[in-house]
Amino acid sequence: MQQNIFRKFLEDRGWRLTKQRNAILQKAFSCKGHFDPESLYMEMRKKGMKASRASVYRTLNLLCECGLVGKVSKTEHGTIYEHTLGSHHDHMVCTDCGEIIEFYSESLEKLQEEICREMDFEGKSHILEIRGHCRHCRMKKNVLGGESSNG
Amino acid sequence: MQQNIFRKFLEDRGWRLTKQRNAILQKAFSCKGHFDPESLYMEMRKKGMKASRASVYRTLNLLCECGLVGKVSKTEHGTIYEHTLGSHHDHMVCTDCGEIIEFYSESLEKLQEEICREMDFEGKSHILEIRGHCRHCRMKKNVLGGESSNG
DNA sequence: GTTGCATTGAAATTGAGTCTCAATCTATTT
DNA sequence: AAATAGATTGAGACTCAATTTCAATGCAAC
Ligand SMILES: [Mn+2]
Ligand SMILES: [Mn+2]
Ligand SMILES: [Zn+2]
Ligand SMILES: [Zn+2]
Repeated sequence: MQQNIFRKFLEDRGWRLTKQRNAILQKAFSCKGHFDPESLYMEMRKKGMKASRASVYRTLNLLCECGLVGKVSKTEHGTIYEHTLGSHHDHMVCTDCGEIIEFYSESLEKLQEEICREMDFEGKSHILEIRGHCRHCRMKKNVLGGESSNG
Repeated sequence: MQQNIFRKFLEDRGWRLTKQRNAILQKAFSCKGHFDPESLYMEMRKKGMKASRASVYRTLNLLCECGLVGKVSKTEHGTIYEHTLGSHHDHMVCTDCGEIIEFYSESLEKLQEEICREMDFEGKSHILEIRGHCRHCRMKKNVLGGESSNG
């Protein structure tokens, strides 16, 4: 349970799992996929869970440090997070519509481990973001562009 | 030659390769490895190459669009760039000392292409950042920590 | 209940990056 | 050569995510 992990992490530093920290933790883990600090904050206000913007940022940083939450990517509009209990995965980002597609490849993970061994680097985690165009946007472009039947 | 590529890119849009744009291009390509806009700007001032901060940012964006320059990663202190003539590669980042180690794996590239095919995603580029500890920092830690022979 | 930290939130601050806009440059047309 | 039109520039204003400040509060230990 993420609550105990977080509590342990805090207690190891002589800190406490406060009402606000717990609320932020719960909210973060209630998000289905990805989230950003600002909307987390706004949704918490709406539901009456009180925590300041500062506490949201502070707590998300703590959650990152203890590994319960990870940064997906930094966009022009801020950092995207996700909780990391459950399976690791990587991301494809459509540069047309912004859609984020998750994927996981065992071979890719294995290959990276092998590369780290070869390079004598102790890999702890990684962020892989493949940028390009999703099927949806490609089809839309074809319709608008009126593609011809030969290459 | 990067100058001609950039000129062509600009002319296709009815734009010009100005003194400032050229200076920024030259400066970017004179950097051995990675660089950030602010230090590029400061170094240009020191060497008497005049270009405003705004122009540096504007031009770096153009260079990204035409593919001569790429974003390596977004840190807390801004975006890191590198020029991309020469070979593509990925990065290992030591979270202890910040060292950035470059590597390239043909199998890794091929595997990603395959994954994109499977997912019906048109991959255009990717950013892979493996985070962990470099050999140097691991050795330093062992000396300081005085590791014992039993777990 | 007093001491000592940890914690909080409102507000101020920071800082990367963008935008504005008047002045300037440059190619093209008269 | 002068006029025109659009691109370009730079100083500084602006945006906005994120951090920091600091006085007030909470909480555990003594
Ligand atoms: Mn995800
Ligand atoms: Mn590099
Ligand atoms: Zn798309
Ligand atoms: Zn290191």
